[in-house]
Amino acid sequence: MAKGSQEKKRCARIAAIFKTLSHPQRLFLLCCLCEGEAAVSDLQKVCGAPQPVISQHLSRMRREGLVKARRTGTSVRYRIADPRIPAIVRSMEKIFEP
Amino acid sequence: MAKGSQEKKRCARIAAIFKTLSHPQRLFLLCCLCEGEAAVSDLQKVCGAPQPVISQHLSRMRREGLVKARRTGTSVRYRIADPRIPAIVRSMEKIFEP
DNA sequence: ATATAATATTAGCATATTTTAATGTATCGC
DNA sequence: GCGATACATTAAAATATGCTAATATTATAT
Repeated sequence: MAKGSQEKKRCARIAAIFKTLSHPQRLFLLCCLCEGEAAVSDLQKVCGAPQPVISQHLSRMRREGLVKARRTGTSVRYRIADPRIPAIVRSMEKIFEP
Repeated sequence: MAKGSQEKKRCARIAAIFKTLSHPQRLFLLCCLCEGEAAVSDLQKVCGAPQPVISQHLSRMRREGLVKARRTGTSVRYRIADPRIPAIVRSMEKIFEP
């Protein structure tokens, strides 16, 4: 395999995750989950977007391994998939604060 | 101002930067620069993309404050804008390695 | 079994991003 | 100045993303 190809693959993988983080509403949802587990309806209230949009965002973040979900009766509660995620967002804020 | 609005603005700002990081080639270029300053022609060699594409990517990363540039004669050398950036990429790799 | 509440999925349209190709600018050596 | 090298910009075509609206699923309660 060509030199640097391995590195390019890693970048493609990470870039895909950055892309998932690159939507303001999606990142806001993730930040909400950084403060604890929440149901879709809770997120809908603070986010203020239509329910299908929230579901689509959450679904995508789950596919990418950023969040996890579990059912509780009729509602579904989401949470951060890895405890190291909040620190990354905070680091970004520190570096790029206005 | 409405509650959470401040937080939403921060998310929008950071999301814009994540978007800039969300392109495989762009992230690869940034990773190359993590190992030291490089001219556009150097990056073109390792990246293998057409020159205008490289320039567009670098231009965008410069606008977003991710990299800086300086002329050296007829060539332009780029470098990482903040020393904390490499650590973020490495953290992401650790969390999301296959 | 039916109704209701909560969440998920899908398709189609609108918009944004990426790529390609052509052209423009700046610096150096002659 | 002229040519050559290195890089930047632009416009238009191709592609990907996000939103809306409608519909489907899942679980609970009566």
